[in-house]
Amino acid sequence: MAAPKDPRPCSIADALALVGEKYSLLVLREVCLGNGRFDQLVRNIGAPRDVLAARLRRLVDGGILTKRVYSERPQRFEYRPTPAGLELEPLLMLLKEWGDRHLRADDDRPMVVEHICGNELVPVVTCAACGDEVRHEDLTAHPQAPGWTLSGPAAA
Amino acid sequence: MAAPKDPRPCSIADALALVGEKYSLLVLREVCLGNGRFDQLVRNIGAPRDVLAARLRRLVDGGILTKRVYSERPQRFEYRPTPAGLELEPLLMLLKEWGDRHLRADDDRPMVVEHICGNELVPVVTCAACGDEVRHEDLTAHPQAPGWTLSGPAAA
DNA sequence: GCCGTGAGTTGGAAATTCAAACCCTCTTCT
DNA sequence: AGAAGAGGGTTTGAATTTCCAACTCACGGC
Repeated sequence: MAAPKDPRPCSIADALALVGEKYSLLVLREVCLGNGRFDQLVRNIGAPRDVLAARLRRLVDGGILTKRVYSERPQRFEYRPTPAGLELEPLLMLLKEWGDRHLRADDDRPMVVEHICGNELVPVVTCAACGDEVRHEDLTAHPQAPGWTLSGPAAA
Repeated sequence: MAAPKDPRPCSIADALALVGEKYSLLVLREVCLGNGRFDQLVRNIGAPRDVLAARLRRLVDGGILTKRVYSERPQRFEYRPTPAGLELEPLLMLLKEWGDRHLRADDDRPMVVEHICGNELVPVVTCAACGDEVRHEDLTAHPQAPGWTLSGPAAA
């Protein structure tokens, strides 16, 4: 199909199509914290029950969450992150840290996360190859597929 | 008001309220690539023009983007990331890498990003204090505000 | 029996999204 | 001069989604 006027092929867009809908990442937050039951999710996230049900279905068959029975008779379920889901947790930590820094007063942090090293977690994105912190100026994008147009070294 | 049945106070939720709407992070992707003009954004993202206009307004007054004039007569504008916006770019890189890994075939990568160190960028989230990669098992959450309930060391 | 809990589903009103068309201000082509 | 873009949106109306409250179904406890 890929007709003219097709948006770019892009893994960021693909990832967002799966986890970028309203509430999806909050579901993941809760599930990573161990709060994987339907009513907990409703309460903690504040999402309408029907929307939440739809998100859970989507996340389960997107391979982010699994639904497991924690009680037969009465049958009760719990959602848990898959390995792929857990791999998104650092991204949540980053979002949290960004939010703490830009959207809140210094003394108003609803949650603090501790790293196993004993310090408060301050997540930083680094380059796996050289270990340096990743910063915008140090990146160069190389499109590999059609559909991409970069504004070359344009105006400063 | 914080009545009963209020969702948690949370920086992740706050951050998502600002950049978590549909298309917002794609706008940031484009703007970080230097494609900051309205029509470029429409084409590259594939968003309806009115929705895009709304997102741009929101991102501008959320302090993520600035709108600047790149030509008087005819008056033309361009959107660019603010420092706060640029700080979200590593997060986009992470999303991209996650998407490449989980949502695509190995040989189908629409874009590759090169780090200044000369290698392909593989972003990793590390702890600023100890430098180790951040993994779920190494984290402990400490709620600081009311509204939080953690399922203690619950069922394995 | 009657109430409560967990995990959803249903129904209808309200808010958003989508797509295409339209508008305005220039600039360029002929 | 007149016609035809380009760029940056706004308008309009229909198609989707969201929201919210109420309802269901299956137990378990009192």
